[in-house]
Parts: sequence; structure tokens; C-alpha cells
Amino acid sequence: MRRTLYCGNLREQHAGEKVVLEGWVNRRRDLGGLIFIDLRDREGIVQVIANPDSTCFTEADRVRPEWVVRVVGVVRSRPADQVNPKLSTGAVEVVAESLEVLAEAKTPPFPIDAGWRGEQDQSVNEEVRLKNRVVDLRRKRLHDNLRLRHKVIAAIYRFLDAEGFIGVETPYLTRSTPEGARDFLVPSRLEPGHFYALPQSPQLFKQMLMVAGYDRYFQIARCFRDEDLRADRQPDFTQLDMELSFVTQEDIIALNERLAAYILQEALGVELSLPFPRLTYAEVMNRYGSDKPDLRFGLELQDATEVFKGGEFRAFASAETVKVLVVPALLPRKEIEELEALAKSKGAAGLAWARLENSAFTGGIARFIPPGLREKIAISEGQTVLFVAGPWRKAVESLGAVRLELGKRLKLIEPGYKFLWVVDFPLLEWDEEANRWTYMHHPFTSPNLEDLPLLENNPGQVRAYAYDFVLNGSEIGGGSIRIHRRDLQERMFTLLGIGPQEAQEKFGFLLEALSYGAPPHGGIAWGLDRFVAHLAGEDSIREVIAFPKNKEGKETLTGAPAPVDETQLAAVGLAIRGNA
RNA sequence: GCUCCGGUGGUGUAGUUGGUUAACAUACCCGCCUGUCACGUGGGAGAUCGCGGGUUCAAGUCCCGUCCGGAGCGCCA
Repeated sequence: MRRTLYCGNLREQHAGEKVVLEGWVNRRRDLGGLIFIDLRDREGIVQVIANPDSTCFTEADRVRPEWVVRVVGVVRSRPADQVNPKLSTGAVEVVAESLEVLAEAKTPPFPIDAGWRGEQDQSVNEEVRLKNRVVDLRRKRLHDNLRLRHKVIAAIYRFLDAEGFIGVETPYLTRSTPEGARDFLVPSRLEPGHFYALPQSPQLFKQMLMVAGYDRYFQIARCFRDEDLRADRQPDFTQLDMELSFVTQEDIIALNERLAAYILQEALGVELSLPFPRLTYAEVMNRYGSDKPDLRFGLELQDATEVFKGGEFRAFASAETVKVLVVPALLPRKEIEELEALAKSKGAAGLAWARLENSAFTGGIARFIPPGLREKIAISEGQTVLFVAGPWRKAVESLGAVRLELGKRLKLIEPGYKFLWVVDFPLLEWDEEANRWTYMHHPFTSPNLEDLPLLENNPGQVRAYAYDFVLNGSEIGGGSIRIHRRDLQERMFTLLGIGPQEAQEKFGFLLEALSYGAPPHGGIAWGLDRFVAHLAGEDSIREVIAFPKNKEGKETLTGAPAPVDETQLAAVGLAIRGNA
């Protein structure tokens, strides 16, 4: 008595067949002398009917939602007036001959049946959902999300295999490397007092595979970073990691956008037109105030630095940058104040404003606006102008945050998938705290060779061969061409304040590898959880991870992290220090 | 570490300027019902309103603290 097919796959063509179904009771309708059971498995639900004269009627009377049952019965077409058009199995039903209870079930803590009959699931507090993740995972939404994730990964394997990529696994127990994110440490039993670190990414391993001549590598790799969590970030996450030899930045970008188009075609049936826009870092920062702009709406920032320069409005006259956002609405005072709070949280000194009413600026800083503004920037009746003045980076980023918020509030965001590449990132940025230059991407990123002469004297101007892959305002990938010459890598380490001794100690194996004849190479890593979340239309990556961590980094199903026995600690030579 | 938001039967919500039996839906249990498909219908059980303290004649409601959860800042090469 093995299952003959999935409940959700029954169709009119099966009418007259005897079938064996196994699954969960999604819902039971007891009409007194007649009982209907919606039986569910991963493919969907089908209506099972138990007649009062059937031997299985007593069992059917006993079952409850979420019980696991095996039904043997005959498929029958429903009369036209009894077809349920909402179900893909709605043209048939199964007349039960026998019904065997395989497992009884407690009443679930929250409803899970609605999604399976094509309705909206009731929203349930996430804390309750995560505590009962097994029940939660039964819901249609998570079934759909995890199957979408699988389709994406299967498409990645097909595409990259066809492109000649070789999948290679790299170690999870590896060595701690300085900077970047905080490492997760794993104590060594064989060498007490020494630690492995879980990899933040397979970066160095894949570079060494390139030196070893594998030419095209990829891996769906788990990565670990011990930092605080967000809706789109958790400590163990999945990357699609790849690396290619003898390539340029353009080769990697072109390949990856073809991959993205293939995935969307395979997983969602969505057609994308290539190539995706390529914008420089300077351009996206100036136009959108973000290095991961959401291109699903316009509302671009504009520049008014020159208009105010040397003018009577002191606050703007000497500002490095004055950015302007023209909002197609007359914003009320209260809303502007909320937006100002947002701008300030991103480092703006304030958010100046004025409205254009009856052909004149009114309110806010209206009387300080020079006539030149309207010559430079188109502003129409009934619009609001918002300004941020200050250092360039703070000005654009804070007004960029306002842009994003207004996009949401004014419902300007169009549906769809807006991919783009951000290129020409600066190689280095100034670290105020450490009072020195630090890398923007990672220390193995190649400078743009045209800018090499600037490296020591004007490091801030040096562009990197680094690129980010952005989808709907979210960074879903990033990569770079790597340094493949030992001398240049050592020069970078020096610039970053990593002395020869430290470089040798921490990255000796890399420098050694580079001295054995390394090919020019580069690659990229995608944040797979984020990418899938976007495709699934979810705001949180927890919706596309089977067993996610909560905001506090806890895995609520097993209760990790948890204390361990004294003997386990002793085995690795550790003792817990009292909380100071 | 910080800011903001939330916590009311199993679940999802309501609860007015503080006012006495904490409401509704659904789920659950029992009864009736042969064509339902969120079946219908009658009945029942189920909440010391996250926890502690304070103000008050009176606190789900106001105040303070605390715990838990979420969004964000810092952090995340």
C-alpha cells in the first residue's frame, strides 16, 4: 500500500483510478452523515469524501486537523456544479474506501491551512512562529519560499556547470584573519588554547584555487560573521561564491548578469533585458545618495552647491555640498520634521525646505533661496524642495535616506526587478577612528591600474576594480579583480598599515601563493539569502531560511546558543570567566 | 551600547478622557445536520491584560523599572 501520487497532483485524467494518498488533514467538514477531508501534502490539497456506509466512516469521524493519514480510494469527477475552481484538484474528489490514522496530532498553535487553499495566511507573531518552526514550515508560504530557493540554486548549478565552472568545497574550520567582521571562534581540542575561525567568506581559498589553475570556481558556501543582526543579515548566511582567471571586470559583470537573467527566467518565468545599467560610485551617490540605489523610482537628488556658494544664506554659502530633492507634493510641516529626524540620524545638520505655491517659494528657507535655483533646477507649482548642506558624503547619504523614505511614503516604487552594477568604487576610505586609510572592499582588491601612480600620494582618489550588484535597493553581490602580483599586494599591506611581519604571519600563505605564478583573476559573491528574499517578495531573509536565527542571534528551535558541560570545556582547555 | 515600536484567552485583534461582568473573530470540546469546500447550527470551556513597583477611591489604560520580540543606528573587509 504505497502512495501512488501526491494529493496536489490529482487531476480529472485520474478519474476512475484507485489511488493511495498519504498526508496531513488540512481541514475536515463534518456534515453529520457525510464527512469531507481536505488531505494535504507538499503538492497541495485534494478533497476526500467518507460516506456513512463506508467502513472508514468511524475513523473519518475521529480524525482532526494535522493528523497524518493514509487514504485508499477511488478518484471521481465531480458534477459540474460541485467543482471547486479555487483548487487545482477541484474537478475531482477521492471516495475513501479505507482511512488509516498514521499519527495523531496536537492542535497546532496557529492556523496553517489557509495558504493551501489559496487564501492569505493569517499573520502570526514571529516569535510564536519561530518557537514553533516545524508548524510554521508547514505553511504554504514557507513551502513556496524554500522551493523557490531550491530552484534558484538548481539554476545556478546548471548555468555555471554549462559555463565550465568547477564546484569546490573549502574548509569551514579555518584561520582567523584580522579586520573585517568579528570571527566566530572554535576552540581546538588537539591544541588547547588555539582556535579555528569559521570563514567570513572563502575569499583566500578561492584565490589560491585560481593560482592552482582551476580557472573557474564556484561554491554555494556558508559564511559566518559575528555581528549584530538585521532583517537582511544573520550570523550564518549563504553566498554564491565564484572566481575566474584571466578575466576583466567586464567579463565577470557580463557573466553574472546573464546568470541573473537565467535564474529569473527559470525560477520565476521573468524576462530581463540585458545589459543592466552600470553606474559609477560617484554617480549613484550624487544621484541617489546611496551605493545601492533603488531604481524602481526616480526622485533623483540634484546639486545646488554653486547656487548657494558665497550667498547670503550662511549655512549653505560655504558648504562643501548642497543637495536638493524636489518632491512632487506639498509636504506638511509634520512630515518634513519626521524626514528631518531621519536625515539627522544619517549625519545631516538639518533638513531645509520650501514649498512652491502661487509661483513663489514659501515657508522654511524660502527667503534665502537665490533666484538662480530655479534656473538650474526644475521646480513646479505644488512641489516641496528639500535641502541638505554639509560634507559631500553626509549630504548625499542623508538626503538619499530621505529619498528612499519618500519613495515609500508617496508610493512611487514600481513593481519589478531593477538590477544595476555600481562600479569604480574608491579603493580606500579614511578611517576616522584609526586615523589611517582602510580598504573599502577588502585588502586583496586591485587598484585601477590607471590610478596606480596616485597610490601613495593621493590614496583617496584611487579607484578600485570593484563592483557591487544591486537589486531593488539592496546589495545582493559584490566583487573585485584581485591583486595577483606579490609586490603590489605587499605595497597594499604597507598602505593599510599591515607591516611585513604581520603580513607574513597572517597572509604568508597568500603571498607565498602569489609568488608561484598567479594568473590575473577576480570574482564575486552573491548574498543568496537576500537575493532569494527579493525574488520571493519577502522583507526578511528569515522567510527564505528554513531554520533562521532571531534578532538576538538565537536559534529558537534548539535553543542555541546554550551552555556546555564542564567536561566539554575542559576538553578544549577553556574555563568560563565570570561576568565582570 | 543606543533610538524607536510592540507584548490582552491557543491564534489574530478591539478595548474611548482611568470606571466596576475585559469584547469580537477564529481555533478547541460536546450535540444536531448527506454535497460541503473558511460548511451550517446550538451549547461549552478558555485571559490574574509579559513581569515588578508606583500614582489613584479605582489601572489593560497613566508613570518608573525590568524581561521578551521586532525595525533601525553603531557594527557588518
